[in-house]
Amino acid sequence: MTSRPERALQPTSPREIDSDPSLGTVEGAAGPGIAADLIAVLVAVTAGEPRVLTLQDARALPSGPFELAHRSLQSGMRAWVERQAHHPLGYVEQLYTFADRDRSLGPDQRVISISYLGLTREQPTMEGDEASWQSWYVYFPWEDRRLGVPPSIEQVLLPNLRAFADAAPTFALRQQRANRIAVTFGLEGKPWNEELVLQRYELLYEAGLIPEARRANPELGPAPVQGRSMILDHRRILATGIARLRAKIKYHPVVFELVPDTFTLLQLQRCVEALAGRLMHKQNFRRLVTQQELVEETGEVSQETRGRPAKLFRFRREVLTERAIVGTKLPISRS
Amino acid sequence: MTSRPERALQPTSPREIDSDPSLGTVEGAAGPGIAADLIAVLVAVTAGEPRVLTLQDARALPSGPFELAHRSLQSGMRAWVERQAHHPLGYVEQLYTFADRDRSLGPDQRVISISYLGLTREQPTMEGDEASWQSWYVYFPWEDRRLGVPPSIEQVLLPNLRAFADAAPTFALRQQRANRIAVTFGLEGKPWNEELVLQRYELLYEAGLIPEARRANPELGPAPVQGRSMILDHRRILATGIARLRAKIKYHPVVFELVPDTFTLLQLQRCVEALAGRLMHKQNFRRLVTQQELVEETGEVSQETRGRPAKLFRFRREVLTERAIVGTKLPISRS
DNA sequence: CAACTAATGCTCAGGCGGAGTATATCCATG
DNA sequence: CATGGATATACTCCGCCTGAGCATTAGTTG
Repeated sequence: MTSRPERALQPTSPREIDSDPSLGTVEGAAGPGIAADLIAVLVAVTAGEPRVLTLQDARALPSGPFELAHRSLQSGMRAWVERQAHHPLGYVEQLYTFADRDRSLGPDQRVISISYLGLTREQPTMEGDEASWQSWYVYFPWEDRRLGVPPSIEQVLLPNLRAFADAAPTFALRQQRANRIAVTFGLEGKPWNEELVLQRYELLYEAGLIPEARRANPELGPAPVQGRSMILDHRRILATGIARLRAKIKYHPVVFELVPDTFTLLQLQRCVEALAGRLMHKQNFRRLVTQQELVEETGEVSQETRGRPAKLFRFRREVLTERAIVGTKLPISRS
Repeated sequence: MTSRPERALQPTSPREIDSDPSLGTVEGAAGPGIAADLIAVLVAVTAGEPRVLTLQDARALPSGPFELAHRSLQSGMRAWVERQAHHPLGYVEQLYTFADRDRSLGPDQRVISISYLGLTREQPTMEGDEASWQSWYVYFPWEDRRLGVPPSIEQVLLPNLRAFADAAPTFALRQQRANRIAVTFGLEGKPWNEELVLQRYELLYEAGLIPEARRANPELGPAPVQGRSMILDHRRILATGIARLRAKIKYHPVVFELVPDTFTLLQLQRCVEALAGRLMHKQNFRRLVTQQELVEETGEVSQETRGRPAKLFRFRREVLTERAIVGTKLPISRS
């Protein structure tokens, strides 16, 4: 780490995290102990791009200390994120908790980080606000396949990854690495799996191809791979959030938290495509949405300029209660 | 809460949790602050029953403080659970983190609880050990449908739940509750969904039908619903673990962590059935397992007594690397 | 040997998902 | 006003997966 980043969701109470271990991390706390940090991956989809709320020149996720006053972790999260985003959170889900030693403030201080995924609609950030919304593909360019496979994958990523695989000391390890590359990046006839965001990030990390992995070894020089990095492990947390969201939209109707109250089916499709980083088959997408009875017509039509006007739909909130998630893969006997 | 439970995975360092807030919760810690607790849902399948490791007369899950010495949460977990279970953990997964105020030790003390799911094979517990393995259906009798719908559901659960629904003040709320009961318990033609373990528990909790919900109101008398309860919210955590595992086995080959190294397909099936609480179609189960190439023959046959001898199989560990999880539900276009 | 139990092999029908064709309805433009 | 471009919407087709059941094999037990 080079800078001394200040992380705070509430700009009124920033605190430094990688210096001066004697600084209290919880109000009123003194001496050694454990502090808890809440980190938010706040997602919106605007103009066909999936975007995340960032701070510190787009290099940090919003985060803030968990305080004794908070009723629960989730309510603490909701409270300060809603204040920050100037908008209620539609959906909040816990991502992961970690307390790795390299995040600690000192030998007798430890930070536990609890990360959350939140869905909302983008609100304009304030003038002079250090918060800004960024396309998440700024951080993971290789995850966007809507316009086809990005050229940088073949030109930059794969050569570097292959070199990493070939650099393994034993044949078995070389095989293993090559196979892992093929699986995570969908090579050798294997399908691309858009959910493997974290696995791809970790592979690039282990291969030393991204800046985060080179912080400990500055002599390695600049990382060869595109994509903006973030402080600490925030990009890793973002990867976790993207992966979770990409999995979630397949079996739970959370997309509707990200589109306006009324929308056309194409708008909805573009939103899903933005999240998944892949294009859908239009006719089948509508079939899926309609025959699952996820939406109902409003009776209005869109005022778009080109083409046949599209009907406007709204989400049928009832589906949230009238049935649970579907989907089983076990050959359960009904008799 | 009635007793003053001692929770500790390592019997050498128990600590009291609902009394004397001045007690330090982290070694070396003093004064107000935050402490972290690790709670384990440790699962094995023995003799066709899914079992969990418990302490304190089977009323608590193993738990212990997160210590500064631990490298990470997960490694802390692994270390002390393996010591407790006298067996390496095959698979560990984080479940959930919470810090609700009603778990706090006092106004200026807060406990963050991080729960984990671990899979292993049952080892005999030590003589005089307070640890014991219990069938998880002891705590959730309504979750076992292998022998058909348990009679207690129709005889006890549903009448009480219907009374709860009818007691709602408004018509809309009555409808909503009745619908929720139907969805979670698979009534009115809706299918039983074995993954809704937590939702069912929470419904029973809200309906005031289980002891945990009545602790605050002792005048309500004994809870009418079967199933052993646990201290604090341990039964809730167990429900979370069961739900997660029931979902996981459908798309990730974790069952193999719970069966011996070599097994017959029926043994494997019985293990899955134990977890899911439902019976499988035998032929289709084999088809699923074999055509996914999850197993390979050992060449041996089982020495069981009755019926045609069954071939023994072993898990093909390669599948973990040779392909990732499958399954998509988005109409992704391949062109 | 007959009966029983369990393993294993195979078929069949319905449904769903991927893909493509066809038609409808708007706008812009000549 | 006709036409072409663009988009929305409807429908069809086919292969695969899945639930379900029948049939056969290979052991043990009485």
